[in-house]
Amino acid sequence: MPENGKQFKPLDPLLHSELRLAVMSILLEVDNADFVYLKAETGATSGNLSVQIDKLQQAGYIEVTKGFKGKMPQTVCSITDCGRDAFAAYVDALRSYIPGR
Amino acid sequence: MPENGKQFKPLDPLLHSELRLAVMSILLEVDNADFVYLKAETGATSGNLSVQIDKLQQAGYIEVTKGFKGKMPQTVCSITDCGRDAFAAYVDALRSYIPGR
DNA sequence: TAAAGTAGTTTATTTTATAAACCAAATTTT
DNA sequence: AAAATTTGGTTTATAAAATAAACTACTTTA
Repeated sequence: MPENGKQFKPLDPLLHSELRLAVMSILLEVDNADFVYLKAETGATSGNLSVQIDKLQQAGYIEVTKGFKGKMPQTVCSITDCGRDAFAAYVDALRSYIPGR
Repeated sequence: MPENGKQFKPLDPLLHSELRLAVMSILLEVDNADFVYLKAETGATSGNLSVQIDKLQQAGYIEVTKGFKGKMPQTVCSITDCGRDAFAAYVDALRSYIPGR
């Protein structure tokens, strides 16, 4: 959407996704969360979650640390400052689509 | 996303689209709008707009009337009650993703 | 009357989202 | 102690969406 009447701000496609939005929403509130927790809270399948975490990481919106919890592998995610900013911008952009706000 | 911790409401995929959202946003405010106006306000290409208008109509969210303005074809759109409700529900669902709201 | 513009639609291409299948290691069952 | 199951994921395949490009039909302008 290149040129419009300026009333609509573009929506960051990286955040305009149900699952990625849910992941970001959680990470905004919890300091950090592991794969298992994110999966339970979002109800996503492992495959979908894995892919979307990758995209958020590649965008620099979250930080991902792979390690072990006891003997089991553990993927821990946390939001970055960049991610926080992007989320705020996304919410602000969303507002431009909602009359009376 | 079938089963989650209940914190996230599902986002109507028909509205969770930048262009469809923009079209709905306009139609919420103007009583009716034609293709040319919607195209100018959204900055969308004709093809994209045509397709998205179709989807909104098929969902019953908007009403589309094809006629003529002078000798030129004219496609006029207006929102339906169903569309109004769906938009409100979408906005409400969105809130569940935004901490502190 | 030829060229250019208007108002779209249709079709093709690219991108996304999602699911299904798989893998390695750990744990539990028999 | 095997065998089966579970855990915590990744990779690959498929379905759906968004977008752009090409086209149609008609009108206006030069």
